[in-house]
Amino acid sequence: MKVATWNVNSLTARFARVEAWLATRNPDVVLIQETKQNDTKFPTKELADLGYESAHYGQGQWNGVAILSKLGIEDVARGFGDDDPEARIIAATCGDVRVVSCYVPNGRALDNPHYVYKLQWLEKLRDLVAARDANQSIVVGGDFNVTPTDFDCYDPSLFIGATHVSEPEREALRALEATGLTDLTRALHPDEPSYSWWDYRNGSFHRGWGLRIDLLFVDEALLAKASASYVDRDERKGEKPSDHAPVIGEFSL
DNA sequence: ATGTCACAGTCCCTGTGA
Repeated sequence: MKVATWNVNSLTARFARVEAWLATRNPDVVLIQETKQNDTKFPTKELADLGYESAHYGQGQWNGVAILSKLGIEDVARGFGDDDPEARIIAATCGDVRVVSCYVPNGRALDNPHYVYKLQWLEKLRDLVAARDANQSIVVGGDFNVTPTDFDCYDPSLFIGATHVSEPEREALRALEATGLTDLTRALHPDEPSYSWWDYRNGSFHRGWGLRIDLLFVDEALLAKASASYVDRDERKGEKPSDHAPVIGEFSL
């Protein structure tokens, strides 16, 4: 089973690339973030033509998350079931695995109300994951907008006092892991930076100025079956790329 | 360290968010 997570930064603007990528990489399950579409605009039929069932939770101009699957898609849950107006989380069961696609709030700045929203959002995610069916494997993936450690940041000295590196954010990721999950990329590649995002500005990609903020957390059963994890850096190159590259995990089920 | 991109509306430029 091949599972990918990809913040596409507008599925409208990116669909030609997404289609080509699906045909080339042929993932079984894809967690998408930032579709920036409402549900009527989401390309359900075009994805079906490529062999994918899909579920989308959109809100229009901003946010929007989806799950694509060749293994079936059941028991879809959109949002946390509270009054959060932002479309940032969708879950579904694909084959025998529970799959959660997350677009964690950016936070903007440590003194911004959006940072408080980010930490509260991560707490709700932890609670949702902690309440899962322990007999079912789970993948919790997406754009977390947090670097787990300084090693996941190209130059921590430039991020002092900024979001994406603060201790409360990192503690929130550790609390998520404490429910029994492991950061797949870091488990398989402890010594490779494996950045997944590069700012569009400053030629950041070519200078290697990246962050690892797109993560796949898996339970112990899936970790034991994990055979590969990699970043598809080619998707950050060429015409009209997203600022994020897909992160892929492979499992021998 | 801000050299970009995408969005919506005020529409062929500007403010906002990332």
